Amino acid sequence: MKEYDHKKLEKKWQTIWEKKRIYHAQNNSQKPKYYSLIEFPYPSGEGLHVGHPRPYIGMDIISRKRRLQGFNVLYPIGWDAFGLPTENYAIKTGQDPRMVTKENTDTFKRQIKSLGISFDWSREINTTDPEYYKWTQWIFLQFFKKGLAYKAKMMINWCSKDKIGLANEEVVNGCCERCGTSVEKKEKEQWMLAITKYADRLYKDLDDVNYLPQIKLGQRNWIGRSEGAEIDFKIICGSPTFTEVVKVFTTRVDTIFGATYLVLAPEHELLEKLKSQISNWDEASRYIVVNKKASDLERTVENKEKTGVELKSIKAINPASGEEIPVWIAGYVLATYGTGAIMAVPAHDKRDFEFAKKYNLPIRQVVAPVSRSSILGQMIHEGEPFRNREAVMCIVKHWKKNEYLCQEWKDFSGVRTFISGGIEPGEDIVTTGRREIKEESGYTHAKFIKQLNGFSYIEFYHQRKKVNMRARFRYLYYEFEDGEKEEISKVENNQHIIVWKKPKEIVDFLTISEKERIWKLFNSQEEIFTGIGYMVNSGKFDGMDSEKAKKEIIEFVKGKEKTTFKLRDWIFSRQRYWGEPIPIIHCQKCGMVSVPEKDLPVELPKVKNYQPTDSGESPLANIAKWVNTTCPKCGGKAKRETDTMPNWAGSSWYYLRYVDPTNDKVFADHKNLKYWTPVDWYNGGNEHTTLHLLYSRFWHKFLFDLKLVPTNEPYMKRTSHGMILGEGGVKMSKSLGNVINPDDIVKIYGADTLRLYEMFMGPFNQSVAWSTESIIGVRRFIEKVWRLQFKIKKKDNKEMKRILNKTIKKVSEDIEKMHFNTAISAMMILATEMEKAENISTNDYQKFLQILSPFAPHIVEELWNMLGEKKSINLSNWPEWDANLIIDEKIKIVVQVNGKVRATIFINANEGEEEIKIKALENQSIVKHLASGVPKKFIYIKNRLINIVI
RNA sequence: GGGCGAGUGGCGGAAUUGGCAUACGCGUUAGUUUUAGGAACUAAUGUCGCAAGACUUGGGGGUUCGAGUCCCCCCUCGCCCACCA
Repeated sequence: MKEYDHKKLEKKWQTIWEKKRIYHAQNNSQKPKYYSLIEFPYPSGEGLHVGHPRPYIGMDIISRKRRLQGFNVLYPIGWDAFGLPTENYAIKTGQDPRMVTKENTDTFKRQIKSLGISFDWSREINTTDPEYYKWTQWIFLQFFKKGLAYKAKMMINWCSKDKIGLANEEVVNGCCERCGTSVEKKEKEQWMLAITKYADRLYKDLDDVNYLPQIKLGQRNWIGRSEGAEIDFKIICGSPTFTEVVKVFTTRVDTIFGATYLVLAPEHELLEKLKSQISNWDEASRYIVVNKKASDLERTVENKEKTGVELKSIKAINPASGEEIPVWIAGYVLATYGTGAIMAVPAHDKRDFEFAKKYNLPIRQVVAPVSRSSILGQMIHEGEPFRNREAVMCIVKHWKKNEYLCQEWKDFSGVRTFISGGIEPGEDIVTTGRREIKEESGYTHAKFIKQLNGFSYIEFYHQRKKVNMRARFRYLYYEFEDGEKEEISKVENNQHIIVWKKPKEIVDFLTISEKERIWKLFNSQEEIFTGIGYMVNSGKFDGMDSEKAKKEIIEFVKGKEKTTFKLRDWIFSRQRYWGEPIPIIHCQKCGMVSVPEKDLPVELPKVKNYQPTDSGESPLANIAKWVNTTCPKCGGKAKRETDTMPNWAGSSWYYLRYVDPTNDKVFADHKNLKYWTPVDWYNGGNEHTTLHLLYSRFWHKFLFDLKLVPTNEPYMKRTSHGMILGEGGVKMSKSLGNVINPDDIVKIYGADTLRLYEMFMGPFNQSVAWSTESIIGVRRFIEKVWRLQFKIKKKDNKEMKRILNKTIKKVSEDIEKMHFNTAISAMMILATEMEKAENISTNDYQKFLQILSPFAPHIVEELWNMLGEKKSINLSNWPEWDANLIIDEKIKIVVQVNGKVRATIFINANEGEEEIKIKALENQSIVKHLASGVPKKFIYIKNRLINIVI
């Protein structure tokens, strides 16, 4: 009996696979193509830890399955090797980053190769290779030529420790993402990429790709598209000739009648022009200075109170109501979003509400909430018209006790309200309330105290009148003076009963959906309503649906529809050494000139010292020999750009280079691009699903517009994997000393065991804690599979065929959903069954090996070979399952009595419901449980259960 | 503060989407084997109970013949965003 020796066997097959080029993708194949992609790693100095291979193994399983399914598969890998950690290491040790990178990639490569992942290593790329970054530079120049790469002076986020400008997305809670130092503001010229030009397409084209929903959502939130309107507010002041206008962006034009003041961002450019008209300019300018100094961190501190200054002696005109409203400046309005100015609607916006409360500015409700069908328990009849009704709802206090009058309806059971009723023509609301109170409760001496602030609408179907009603309610407060009472009419008496409730009980008791808001209003805890509803206090728009009224209101105030984005242009320069030099030459005469294509790549020169300069320029600025050059246009003296590109650059297009990695004429041959792109399935980490994905979609769309790539989107499908955490669920890190090196696991248990374990430990898309203790389980499974070879006999085993086919189906489907853990569990069950069985047929065993092969390729190849197969199992096929063989002959049916399982019976596939019923009733255990009652109802769910209700 | 997601044995986790809760694996216990230890194999293993049986998916309510799964409220944890009008 041959022992399972993972060390010998894994090495042997890895060598053979490499020699036979089994995983090489063919550019000119008649087979359908499949392009599977993982995020190429950053080769850090720490080497691989067990978390790295998880996504590689996952996509390896997909890729191997596709090969067996007859696809020509491209599954490549490379190195995203530019970046800060290597540079910092170089600074510290005085080593050349090129050498550091070489050492690190060598280690990573050896480690990854030991896992038997079916990468096509002949297409390996490296972003730091001049032959690669030549094309990164070339693409940059295309952006430059189209005006999408430009230089702009701007306040940047500056990290004083790393001496580097940071993109907004690299600032986490006001601190540098890498080192945690608090971020400062610094003015600097920066290269920018105009990603905002593509914002709308980046947003809308998400409809056409198959990304996980949360990934799409992340992209959408980051782009932050919102549809609204731009509206002009006139500014008036003492001087009659003065005509200035403030543009305001809002998504809620429908609330414009409630705009009771206007706010400008402290940086708003109009302030310069208004300066002379503002009587308290001193105070205002002081506020502006203080606000400018405050870092982003200070401006966003939690619970920070909003501050602002009113600009005295000027006013704005609300274009809807014609009212004069005050103008303020306040830090809570951002200069960089929308127009840098807002119309404040404190009744319907939380921030405005807080501000208005603090500075005592008027609050006016203009949208009333609507609740449907809650009052009389009847669903409204869709599509039928509404009858409008004005109504009151009365909160009435007891004459002695601290209790309030409520009623419970008899004819619509379970409906509980305050006293309410419709206003008769000509009647004033106070009279209506008093009349309703008397009619419904009999009490006569109700004294009107006040009307609550606000309206709400209730829509319901009126059963007696057989019509949809829309009632607009006002809330009135009364107190009884005494308990004097009249007889109530029979009709009323039949409809409801009167109940007194204590304040604490009210909200629980009532069934109307606006109850909480009403009760808060009554207790004068003002509530703001930010939803949509029906308009009130809005002139001719009163009663309209606020969502539907938007268009008309924009017209009415002569505004225009406008879409804005949160997305900002991408700050593209870094003042560092270890990145792609930006291929631009600055000439005194000609300005900024592209490096001619023939001179690409602009290679990084060797330097003695990698330290950034104190002025914030990149270390490249110190190398006069490299910096000083001649202008390609006029031949005069010129200087090279010394900024380099960010990490994101090389990874924005790398998947295109795999298609044709050695081409020195173009970044990739168009024929190859046409065959291979788009990427069919891209899996990567959650941390890259917004930025990297967005940036690379942007580059791809740009290249598509230049007709350089054949598709509009780079990736058809995107999924993400969860992290592998250290034992105990904490992050694996060198400092915690809990890093597991895959080398050790491969040595002790073998690559197949490691692969299986990483896929078995938990759901692929969730983080899981590593547990070395648990690995033994999958190792036992593999050894079981090894032992099975000694049970092979010629004889067929019918029952085995059924289980096998079920497993093939399960594994096939689970792989597509990345449910690798349950696929493995199904194969474990199959292996146990096979071991229990008297014999296994060669054919069944081979099919098992085929479905196991993507998970544990080495052992399976060995067993396949031992069965006498001459060709690799990789060149065989993915087995189909036979649907007929999966059907059970005897079906187990659960018999329940009142929902509790009392017995199980077996039926044949062809038995009907009646026969099953009889069988169930004959069962001894069931007979016993039926003794206490008579069967009232039978519920039969096909092939599953029967429930007898007694 | 907002958005998204999660909460199931001692542990990692299953549950064809409303139909036998706890598959599979680890661990634990017993047995076989072994000089011993380990490994391997076999069996048992949610809780209470001698048992029949009862109870059990963070807590509370609801819908249903039937709820881990659907609805409402609350608690806890994780991730992302954070004054975006």
